[in-house]
This record gives sequence, C-alpha cells and structure tokens, in this order.
Amino acid sequence: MGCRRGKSWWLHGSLAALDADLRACGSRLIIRGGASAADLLGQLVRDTAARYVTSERGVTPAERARETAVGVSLRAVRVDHATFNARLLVDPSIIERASPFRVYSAYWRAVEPLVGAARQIAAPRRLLSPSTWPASDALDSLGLLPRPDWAGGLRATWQPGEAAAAQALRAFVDGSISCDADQRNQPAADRTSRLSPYLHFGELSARQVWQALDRPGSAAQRRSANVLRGELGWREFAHYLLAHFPLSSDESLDGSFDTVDWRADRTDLRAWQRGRTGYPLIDAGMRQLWQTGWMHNRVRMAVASFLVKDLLIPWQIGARWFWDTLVDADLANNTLGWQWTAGCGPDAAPFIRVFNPTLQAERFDAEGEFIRRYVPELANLPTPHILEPWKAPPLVLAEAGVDLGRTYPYPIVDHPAARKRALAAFSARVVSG
DNA sequence: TTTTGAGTTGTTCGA
DNA sequence: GTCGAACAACTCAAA
Repeated sequence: MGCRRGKSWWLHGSLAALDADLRACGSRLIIRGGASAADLLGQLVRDTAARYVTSERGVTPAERARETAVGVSLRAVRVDHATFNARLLVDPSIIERASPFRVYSAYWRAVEPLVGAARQIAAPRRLLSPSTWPASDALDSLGLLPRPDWAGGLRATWQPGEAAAAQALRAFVDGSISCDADQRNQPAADRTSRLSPYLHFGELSARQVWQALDRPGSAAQRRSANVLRGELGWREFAHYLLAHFPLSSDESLDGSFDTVDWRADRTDLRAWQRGRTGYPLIDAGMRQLWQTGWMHNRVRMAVASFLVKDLLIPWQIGARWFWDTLVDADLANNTLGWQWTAGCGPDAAPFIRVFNPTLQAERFDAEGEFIRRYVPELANLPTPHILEPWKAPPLVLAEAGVDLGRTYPYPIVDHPAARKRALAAFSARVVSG
C-alpha cells in the first residue's frame, strides 16, 4: 500500500485554477522545475528583468530555509525580495516572550486580542504583462496527478481553487454556522466547514474566514462563531508551535515519550491504515480518509488515540500516514494534532488521555449512520449492535449478513486491556530533567 | 476536544 | 404496608 498524496492531486487542481484566474486578468502562471527555488527564481528574474519579488512568509523549517536561500540569490542580482505574513492571523514572530507558549488556552488568551481588523483588498482585475512571456513547463509535467487514477473519490468530494473556496466559505457561513455546536461533532452530520484544504493551499485566508465570522446574529450564532474562531485559534497555535519548535514535526515535545516501550507491529499498523481494526468508528474514519482524503476531526482524534494508545505505535507513524493521505495535510496542524493526542505535546491535561472507541461512537454516531456509510459490510446490523458487532448475538449477525472474522474482523485488541497496557507503558517512561 | 471506578443516593420490586 | 436487596443514576477524584 503506497502513499496516495491526496494533496498532490489538490495542488494540481489548485494550480490549474490559479492559471485560469491569472489568464482572466491578462497574466499567466509560470511553472519551472528541476532545480532549487533559489536558482529557478534567479533565472526567471533574468528572463523577465523583474525588479521586485514578493512571497508569502513560511512557517515550516523547509519553507524558511528556502526563503533564506531565495533572498540570498535575489540580493546577489540586486532584486528586492519581501515576504509577508499571508497565512496566519498573527505572525508568530511578533509574540514576544521569554519562552514560547506551550498550552493553547494561555496562548489564545494572549493572541486573540492581537487579531486586528485587517482591511481586505480586492484582487486586481488586470495585471501588467511582460513584453514576452518566459517559458513555462506544462502543469502535467509536475506529475501531480495519480497514475493509475485513484482520485475518483477525491473528485467526487472536492473542488480545488479560489472560486470554490469562496463558495465553500459562503455556504458554511450561511448554513452550518447556525447549527448546534453539538452537530459539528457528529461525523455523519457533515456540518464542519471543510475549509481546511483551502486554508492549507492559500485559496482562502484565515483573515477572510475571521471576517466572515464577524457578523451580527443571535446569541447562539455568536457562540457558534466563537467556537469557530477558536478553531482558527488552534490553527494559529499549531503554526506558532512549529515556528518555535522546528523539530516538533518529528520529535515529541516531551522527550520522555522516546523512552516509551513502543510496539512496531506492522500487522496492526496495516489493519489501522486499511480500516480493519474491528472497531467500527475507527474503521469508518480510516476508510473515509482513504476514499475522500479527509476525516472528520472528532474521528481524527479517536483514530489517533487508537493508534498511539491501543496499539502503542509511535505517533510519528500515524502522522506520516495522515501526511500521505489527507488533502488538507498541513505540517503544523498535523503535528499539533498528533502530539496533542499522544499526550507528548501541548496539552495541559494532568492525565493520560485514552479515547474509548465505542464510547466515542455512542456519543457522536449513536445511530451508526457514519459507520454505515463507510463500513458497508456492517450496514444491515441494527443500531445498538453496529457499534459493537463482536457483542451482537449470532442470530443478529447472521441476519445482517455479518460473518465475524470473515466479512468483518474481530477487534484486533481488547480496548480495556489495551488501555491498561498503554497506561502502564506510559507511566513507565523515563522522565529526565 | 477523556475515561474509569469508587462512592453515594435513589428507585424498584418481591417477600 | 414495610424492609432490604439489587440495581440504576449520579457525582467526583484520579489516571
């Protein structure tokens, strides 16, 4: 099972849409590959006699290294290079502190008031063209589209591009924001914004979302909007953390987690990746990810907890799987999510957090609607039993066409026992000064 | 953005 | 009608 790179598929669509948008105002997208960004930009600047280059300011270590190299290369040919914070509500570097925040609530209390009411400037309708256009590689030459074509599930679910992003934002603000915050926790309800890939690819900015949320409404709507501002707050926090702890995408913020007696069980890992753990909510989530390149956040937490706690597999392995399969795979958000769930990162909880996959299903998918959608072999099981097929009476299973161990697996671990094993392994880790 | 188990209180039901 | 066992419902602390 190789990697899928859902986000490569997205990037292809995103670049195609950008090129179309640019062409509509008299410009076009130039694609160059095969060398470092610094060399390629140096070349392009010579080809076009450009005097000034601007770019978005990055956050990840790779982006920052690239910016430095580009800056050096452009200065050498006396071209100005300026970077701007376009990705975040608040630039992480302006938050002055002796030691960086490590807990979300304290971070957001300090940073939310700094989110200014930035003025929005409309995109220009016309762009100046050079006298001759520099050569561009074809978009297809980047090889971003999967071969063989497995992207049908993605095409059915998503439309990349700025226009689609604006539409998704409008639809969300008009509709889902008015719904009960509880509904947004239910994976079957489809009430989340689904804006994450647009935010990741810069087809939508956090400021645009922030402003869209800032509008009059009932008390319930304002509460709901506040919860969503908090989600943007988590996104800010994730980028802030990665900026301050550039190694955290690979290393636990709490080093004692390296001394946990992790398991490296490839069979269990594979069962998790394929959605064949025997826990219906976990399997539904993992299959949603595989089919659509996305997973509901509530379920992300549950499957991550299952991998790290129930299977005792290091969070980095799960993070890599998400990285390869999510269309919204974002280094900062992915890192924070996994470190938080593993408990080795930015979490103020004084206890080891272990999700119970059945309890989560009872709370957030009580009717088994989400499970039925992604685990069709269980679809005919009546409602209480679909959450715990291994406890269903043989007759009920037979009537639903479920043959445990054949059409659907028995649980690969017993959750209560796995929980105890995890708690023991975690408390046995070596905490050094 | 959690779960579990212990302890307490409340309810039911049969003798 | 009363008593007490059994169990459900609830709260709370600890991991």
